[in-house]
Amino acid sequence: MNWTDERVEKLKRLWAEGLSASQIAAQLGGVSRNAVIGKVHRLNLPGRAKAGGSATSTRAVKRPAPSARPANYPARSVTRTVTRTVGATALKEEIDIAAEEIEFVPPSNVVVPISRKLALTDLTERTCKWPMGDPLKDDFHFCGVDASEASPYCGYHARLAYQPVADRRKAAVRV
DNA sequence: CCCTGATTCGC
DNA sequence: GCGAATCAGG
Repeated sequence: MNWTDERVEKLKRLWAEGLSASQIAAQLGGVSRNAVIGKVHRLNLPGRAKAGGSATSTRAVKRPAPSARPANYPARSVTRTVTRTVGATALKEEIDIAAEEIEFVPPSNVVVPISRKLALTDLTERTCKWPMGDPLKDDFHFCGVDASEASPYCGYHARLAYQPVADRRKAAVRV
């Protein structure tokens, strides 16, 4: 696999976001974590402050903005540090995701029309960041439906999030 | 033993 | 330029 401009840009973005080299390699595909690190060096990108990082990749979920945060935003999900075992090998990661999508049975998604099931690392500026499921469980994911540039959520979740409590009383807000 | 990034060096 | 091998560390 060669380093196209797109792949290089993605590498830069993910590295800037603080993803580990192995995670970036998994997302790019076709490259090892060594290749990623090597490329980072050649690009003269700023390395990590200290080598070795933390064994378990613990990353806090980024909230939109304090002012834009909806009153009923599932605080439990976003406040807690999500400690997934995704630090694993690229292969492991793929298997994990595959099994997840095959076996996943919507427990309470009856109200939610559609949702891609994205892992934290798959979120971009344009994907709905509505958390679904228990952050401590393996099936935790994000809605991931394409969101407008203005909102951190897709149309459906934006309504749930920003609607006054009285108005959304009817909707079963079970995430 | 799992992981992390850093460096080297043959290709 | 590339990245596997290796190193150094948590």
